[in-house]
Amino acid sequence: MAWDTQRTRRLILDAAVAEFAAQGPEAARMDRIAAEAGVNKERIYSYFGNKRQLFAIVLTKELERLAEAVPLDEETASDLGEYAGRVFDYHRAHPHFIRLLHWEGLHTPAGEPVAAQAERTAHYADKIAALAAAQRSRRLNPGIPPQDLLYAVIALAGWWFATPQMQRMLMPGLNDDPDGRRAALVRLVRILSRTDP
Amino acid sequence: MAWDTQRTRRLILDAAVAEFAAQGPEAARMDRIAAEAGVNKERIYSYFGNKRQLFAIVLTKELERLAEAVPLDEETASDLGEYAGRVFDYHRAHPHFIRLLHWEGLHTPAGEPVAAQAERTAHYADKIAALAAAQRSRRLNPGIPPQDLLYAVIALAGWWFATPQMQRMLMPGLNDDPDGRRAALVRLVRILSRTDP
DNA sequence: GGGAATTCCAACTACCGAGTTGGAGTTTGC
DNA sequence: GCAAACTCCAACTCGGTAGTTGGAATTCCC
Repeated sequence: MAWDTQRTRRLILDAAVAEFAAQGPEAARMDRIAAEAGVNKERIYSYFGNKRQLFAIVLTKELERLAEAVPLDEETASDLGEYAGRVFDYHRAHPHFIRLLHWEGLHTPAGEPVAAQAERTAHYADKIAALAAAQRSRRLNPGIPPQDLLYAVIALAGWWFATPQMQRMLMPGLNDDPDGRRAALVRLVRILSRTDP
Repeated sequence: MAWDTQRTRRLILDAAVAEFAAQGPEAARMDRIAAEAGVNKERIYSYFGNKRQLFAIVLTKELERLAEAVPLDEETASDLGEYAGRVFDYHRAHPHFIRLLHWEGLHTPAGEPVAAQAERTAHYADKIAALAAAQRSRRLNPGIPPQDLLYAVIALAGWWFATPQMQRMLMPGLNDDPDGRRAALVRLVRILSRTDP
């Protein structure tokens, strides 16, 4: 039978995303990734180097996916609440990403460079530019610097996923109500971004 | 010389807070904690049980400290922006806490109970009640459910500390400007909480 | 002062996990 | 068809780490 090395690579990466997101880069086990992917552990090392490198590759891939899935242009920027809702939806459908982002944040010492830093900086710059454009055409509250608006969207859309244990403590009545949380998020961001205060 | 077991316990806990916050519960090393505290490793096990238990104790202690340091009553609730600023100040002065909270969030499987859950739930309930009271007396925007307001404050005040690597990418121009970030936070929360929109 | 209880610690064990190796099977190019 | 190059894998090494132990030093209490 013919080799299918691309498939092997993909199997490893898929398993690695799940393992790293679930366990973090320290507690993740290369043996588990190999077993989950159904390949030999040595394949991981020959294809992707060591554990750190694999984590960086996994993170970069997930960043690309997010960037594709939730674009922000002047049009979408004019309803920022709904945009935040879509970011929330993405996290809900792909909970791996934001966990990886937080693992990175917690494990990266201050000042240390991170994976794909230049691309990510450019990516945020694009979003900020889109927000600024929407502000100039008065479809978005111009009273808040666009960086701060983007920060608010990212933080408000993401916090629940990073600290899920807070849900039960902060909202003890309802046990897990993602639709309600999404609606609240959209409302909050709409208040921040409405043009006429 | 007389034994001073209380001092030993405190030394261990202080070292453990620093080590767990910096490295996370997986990468934290009991040997490092012992060395940093200047005591024998065995002391940790006899006083605090195993690594997991020590982490839970550390987290609970830090939660108590935060609760004391940043109380929220009807009075402070009426300037919620400034309250958010003070939460930010606390994180800046004690960066350990929010890192521990995120380590907990990432390492706790969904539905699993967490340390001091009942106390924390009650604590949040108090804060929500204070916000609701300020809303009734019209010193705070009553158009947003108090849980959502509290969520927004926590998320907006905390996000930078959980993902510090994003600072350079989201705000590439200025290299580390905590005062500016604090001011932006206060502004965002004021917009959310102003009574007359 | 002496015996029980407690505190301390150097050295140890047992295990686990990242990374390696040597060789067997498979494909490709000619 | 054959050799070079590549792909696969079971089994291994080796360093590190959570947790333990046995005993020495110290304190307490009568």
